[in-house]
Amino acid sequence: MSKPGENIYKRKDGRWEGRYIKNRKDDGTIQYGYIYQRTYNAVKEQLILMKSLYYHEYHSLNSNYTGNLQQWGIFWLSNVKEKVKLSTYTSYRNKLYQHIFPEIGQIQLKQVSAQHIENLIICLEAKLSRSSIRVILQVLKTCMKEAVKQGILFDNPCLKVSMPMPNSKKVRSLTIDEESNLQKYSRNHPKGLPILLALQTGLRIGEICGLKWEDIDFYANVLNVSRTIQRLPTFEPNEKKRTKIVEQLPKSNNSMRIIPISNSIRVELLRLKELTESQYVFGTKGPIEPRLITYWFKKIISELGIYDVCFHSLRHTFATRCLEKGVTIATISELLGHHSIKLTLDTYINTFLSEKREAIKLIDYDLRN
DNA sequence: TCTGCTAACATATACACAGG
DNA sequence: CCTGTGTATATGTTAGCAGA
Repeated sequence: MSKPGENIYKRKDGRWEGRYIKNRKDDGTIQYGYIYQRTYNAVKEQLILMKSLYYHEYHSLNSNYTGNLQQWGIFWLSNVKEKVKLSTYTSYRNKLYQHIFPEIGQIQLKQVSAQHIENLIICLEAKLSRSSIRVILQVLKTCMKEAVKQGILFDNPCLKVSMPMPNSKKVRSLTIDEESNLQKYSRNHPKGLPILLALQTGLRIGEICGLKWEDIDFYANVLNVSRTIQRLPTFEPNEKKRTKIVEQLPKSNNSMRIIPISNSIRVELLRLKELTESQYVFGTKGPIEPRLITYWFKKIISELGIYDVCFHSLRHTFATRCLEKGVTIATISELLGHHSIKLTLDTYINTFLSEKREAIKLIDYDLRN
């Protein structure tokens, strides 16, 4: 009955509660007004009334904004830049300039309607996957939410539009055979060490690139994950284009972690250390680019005849092997640097279980025949 | 007041094409 | 063989709702 964004809720006592924005404090936070009725529809009706009642008062604050969506979006971006990581900012910027501004950027901010957004979705569906469209809409939603907070808009039209459901496909793990082939091959390949490292530690590609010798403790045989490398487009629109290698803290605070290394990896690392002068484990002057690791990975993979895997699959493979060997989920989660085991379970373990289920089905079939 | 769950928010990796 | 650019999509964390 009640939909998200409506601010109508069923209460424990059986009544329906509706909220409307009565006022805003100086810092922009909302002060709600409340109404109660016996039925959902009664609340909905009265809510429209209350909203229109308070509309003028609080709109007079900022109703003089006359910019279009694009102008607002650019302003919002410049604010958001301070608050998020560079990779996030560039991703937001790309979505706005690439998909949102060309379609609806010229519409007056205050005129943007749910219908406009629905049209945008239809337009995007022709070229993008649903999960990408979701991300784009999310950015738009957040952007317009800020306009609401600042009192320019009364409500956020994005909330009236239902998001397309995601259709993401899962990354698969390597099978045991594939993995052992890859291990053997990588051991004898000059560019194979990052692959071995990923298989044995579950590190992300950016974390491998960021490794410095000072992060490895050869006495305790542990490795300290404390930075990541990415290449990001750092230019602003209309500026001269330039991408840059960016060194940052890992994906999240939880990603800062200490991981034990096996003896075979230790030996390989020590051997490499003798040969290089760089402070980075991989890469000659600065850190190696993630893409270069991918490049070699793809090459090796195709020589071995392994298909539909990407470098990140090694992380999945690591998790799967740990699970098969009886490592607890909590430990796996910690090694991967996850904040909670939920993600570990959803992203990495479920695929394993479904593979297992398939295997059992096969066995079952064999027995019956 | 607690808690499990999902959607929203945030940040990473993947992949394609061009060129030195 | 490696680097630049451009863009799509997967992974990871947190906020907040609904149910108890």
